[in-house]
This record gives sequence, C-alpha cells and structure tokens, in this order.
Amino acid sequence: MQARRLVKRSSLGSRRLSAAGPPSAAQPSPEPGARGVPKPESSWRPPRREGSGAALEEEDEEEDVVVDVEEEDDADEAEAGSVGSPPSEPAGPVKGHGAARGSLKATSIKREMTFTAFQQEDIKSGLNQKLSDQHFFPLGMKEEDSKTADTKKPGRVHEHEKESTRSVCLLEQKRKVVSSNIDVPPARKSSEELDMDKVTAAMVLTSLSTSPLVRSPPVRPNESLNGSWKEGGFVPSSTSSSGYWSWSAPSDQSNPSTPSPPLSADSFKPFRLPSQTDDGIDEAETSSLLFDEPIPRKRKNSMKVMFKCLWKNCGKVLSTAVGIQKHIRTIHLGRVGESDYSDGEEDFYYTEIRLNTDSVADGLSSLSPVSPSLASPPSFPTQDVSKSELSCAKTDTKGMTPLSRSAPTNLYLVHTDHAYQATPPVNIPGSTKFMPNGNSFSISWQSPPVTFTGVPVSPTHTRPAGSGEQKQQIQTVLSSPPRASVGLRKPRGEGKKCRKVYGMENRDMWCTACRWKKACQRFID
DNA sequence: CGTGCCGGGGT
DNA sequence: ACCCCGGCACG
Repeated sequence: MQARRLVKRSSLGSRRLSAAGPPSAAQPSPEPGARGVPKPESSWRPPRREGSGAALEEEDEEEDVVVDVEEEDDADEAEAGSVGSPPSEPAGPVKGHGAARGSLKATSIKREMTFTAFQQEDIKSGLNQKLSDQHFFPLGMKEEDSKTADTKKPGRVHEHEKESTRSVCLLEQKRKVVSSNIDVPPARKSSEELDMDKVTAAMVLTSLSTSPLVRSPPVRPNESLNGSWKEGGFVPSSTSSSGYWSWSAPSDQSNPSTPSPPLSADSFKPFRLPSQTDDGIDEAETSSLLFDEPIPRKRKNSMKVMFKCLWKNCGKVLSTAVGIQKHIRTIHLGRVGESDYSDGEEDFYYTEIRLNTDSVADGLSSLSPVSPSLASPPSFPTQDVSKSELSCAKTDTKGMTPLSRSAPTNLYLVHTDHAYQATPPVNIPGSTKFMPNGNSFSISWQSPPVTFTGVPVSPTHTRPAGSGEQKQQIQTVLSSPPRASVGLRKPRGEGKKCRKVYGMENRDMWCTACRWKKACQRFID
C-alpha cells in the first residue's frame, strides 16, 4: 500500500513538475515538453500551477505518507478481520436456509389464473422431498458466476454454491418429474410438449449459467429510481433470472411469510426454486429466457423481463409470457374454460418489457452482503411510467413479490414486438435523434445502466437451444439503435466553449470537461 | 485546420 | 472517479 501510494504520488508529482516546470519560481525556459505539444503560450502556465499546484502537492505528500498510510492499513485489516466475516455468516446462511425453505414450500406455485393449485402443490412437495434426499448433482455449474456473485464472503460462498447446486438438481429433477407428473397443461399439444422438453433443457442450461449471478438487491418494494443513475450509479434491480420470479410472484399471496426484501440471500433461494418448477410449463418464458441469456451474460448485467398487456385500458403487467397470455385469453378473449389452448393470438396483445441494468452487478456485490439500503433515492421523470405500471401489476396480479417489485425500479422502455401493434409506450431509440436538445433521451442511450430491448415474443414457436446465436444476433440488432446513435455524432454544439473563450493559455480555467476533452459542461448548448 | 468531444486507456 | 489523449467529425 505504502509503496503504491508513494509511487503514484511521485509519478503524479513528477508529471506535474515536468509539465509545470521545476519548483523554482520563475523558470524562463520554454516548455516544449509540457504537453508533448510545443506551445509557446504554455510558458505562461507554469508559474501559475506552481503557486497552487506544486505547493499543495508537497503538503499532501507529507500528510499521506506519514499519517495515512499506516492507519489505513490497519483499518483495512481490522475491517477484513472483524467486520467482514461475522455479519455475513449469520445473516447469510441462517436465514438463507430457514426462510428459504419455508417460503419455498409456501411459495408453491399458485397461478393466478387457471392452474389448479393442488396439482402444483403435489409436485412441489414431491420435489421438495427429492430435493432434500438428493445430494449435489455432479452437474458442473458455472462457478464463475456464482463466484462473481459473492466474492468476498467465504461463508456465503459456500452457502450459495450449495444452493445453486441444489437448485440445479432440482431443476433436473423437475425436468423429469414435471413432465411426467405435471398435468398442468393437460390439453397442451403433444408436439408442443416435445418442443418444450428441448426448450426446457435449454432453459436449464440457461438458468444455470444465468441465475447464479442473480443477487436480488435488498431493496424496498416502492423503491424509486436512483437519481444518480445517469452517473452510472447502480440501481437496485433484479437480475437476469428475474424472469423466473414471475412465477414465484403470484405465490406470495399464499405465502404468509414473504421473504424479507432486505436479505438477498434468502430471497434469492425461495424464488429460484419455485421458478424452476414452472419452467416445464412455460415455454414462452423459456424462449424469452434463451433470448436473454447471451446479452446479460456478456454484459454482466441484470435484466428483468415483464410482459405487458396491450389491450386498451388494461396495461396489466405480468412477469411471465404464459401469465400474460392467460390473462389475455381469459380476460380479453374470453376463453375461460380452455385455459391451455393457445392459438397464439394472445401474443398480439402483449408486449415484452425488458428492464436492463448494467453495473448493477457491481452494486449488488457490494450491496447484497449487508445493507438494506432502504433509503429510496430521488426519482426521475420517466419513472412514473414504470411505477404506475408496476403498481398496476402488483395490484392486479399480486404477483410481484417485494423483490420482483423492487426490480423494476429502473427506468425502462417498452418496445412493442409487433410493429402493427398498438401504442408502444415509449419510442425506440432510433427516433431519439429528433429531440431538439436530445437531452432526456439521448442520455438514456448513452448511459450504460439502462438498456432497452424489444424481443419478439411468440409462444407458438419454440426453438432448440442451438438457435441461441441467432437470437443473440437479433437482440443485438434490436438493442443496437441506441448504439447506432453513437455513430451519428450529435451536431457539434455551436456556442463558444471553454477553449475558445479562455483560449489555450487559460486552460486551467476551462471546465473540467473541456480539459478532459469531454463535452463542455460550462457552456452547454 | 481548429474545434468539440467520443471512446478508451491509465492511475 | 479522475485524468489524459488519440482520433474523428464538423465547420
């Protein structure tokens, strides 16, 4: 540490010095080397910098070296030793098991609509039992993921891995069990079932690679958006597996002891399990999941997929494709009895909403260990939309667990898959260019934390896992618009900027942005 | 060619 | 996060 500091400091100092010239006051000698670019006027600069810069520098140095270094080291160690481990252990493992288990059971899938509860209950318990009897599956799960998820807390790691492994086996289990035991989709066409199986397999893989990353951030249900989102700040959100949660969501009504939001570990588990139970049922979701996978994994971001009913005046938001389909089918299309029959018509009436938050992962890793982070950050304009929709979803479905509800705290855009469909709530990036000052929107494109993508949702055609690449491509295309806008540079601001105003000589007077060759902050167009 | 600033790299 | 710079598009 010490060394590093010194090095850094010294390098800094030397740079400054070389740029500003030697400490000795009036150094008449020109400074061609100052910035690499010989500038006659630059000779003007040195004295100035010296006065403030150099002197301060030295002071700083002393302070740091003598005082800071050692103390900080100590502090660090202390932290690592005492603070680091204790909290994590009790909080993680204990709750993880107890709560998870409890809610797992309680969380037995209760489909809001047509599904018969008892069947699921059966399956559930069966699964549970097997689960407990069974041990780790030799199935190699993505270690990297789980590791990335929880790096620093050993206890946690174990716990988590265990969990994951178990989940895996559960999944496997379910795959077998579900298809045989579950009659949930009694009337489903056999061909579909076959496809489903494939898909399911794919999904298992997908979920394996994806979910371990998932760390539900401890967030409050009503959480509003993080005001600092545009600064790259992380926003609490769910992660890629959020798609799963959807299923567990409805269950929370049946579950008296809803997993406490603040605890990522426990909430994580209960959600995963139930979710897996349904994958065999939900092919649409599966396909969407497949869709998700490439990007989220690549970007190490989190994603929440929701499905919004486009029926006019409805706007219901469900977290599963099937759910929304059913909703449409029963509510809007009026096919109550035949809950399972899907002619695919429904998907014309809903759209997929994709919430994406990059850099959440980082935030998560730091958040999940402890902090409940209850404070809700300032919200920003666009949030209203999401909020209202969310609340809608919540009330309608009761499907959103506190967690899943917390996820959408991000700004999100909705994209209609079918162009001919009605009213996409928000426009697609491409159109952004029209914004006069392009502020509100262009920002969202550029800001990494949020990405929007529309994905075709068609429950009727399934795909084998192999087609993942295609999907990825598609997705790339879809999500590219924002990127594309980058290619089209914004028409350079006309007003005078620091450079012009102050000139090269007074570079120090420039706004920092200008100094960094970034968009001027002082004279904004 | 000067300027504004994006993208990316270093610390 | 801060700092810097290569390089590009615009005028």
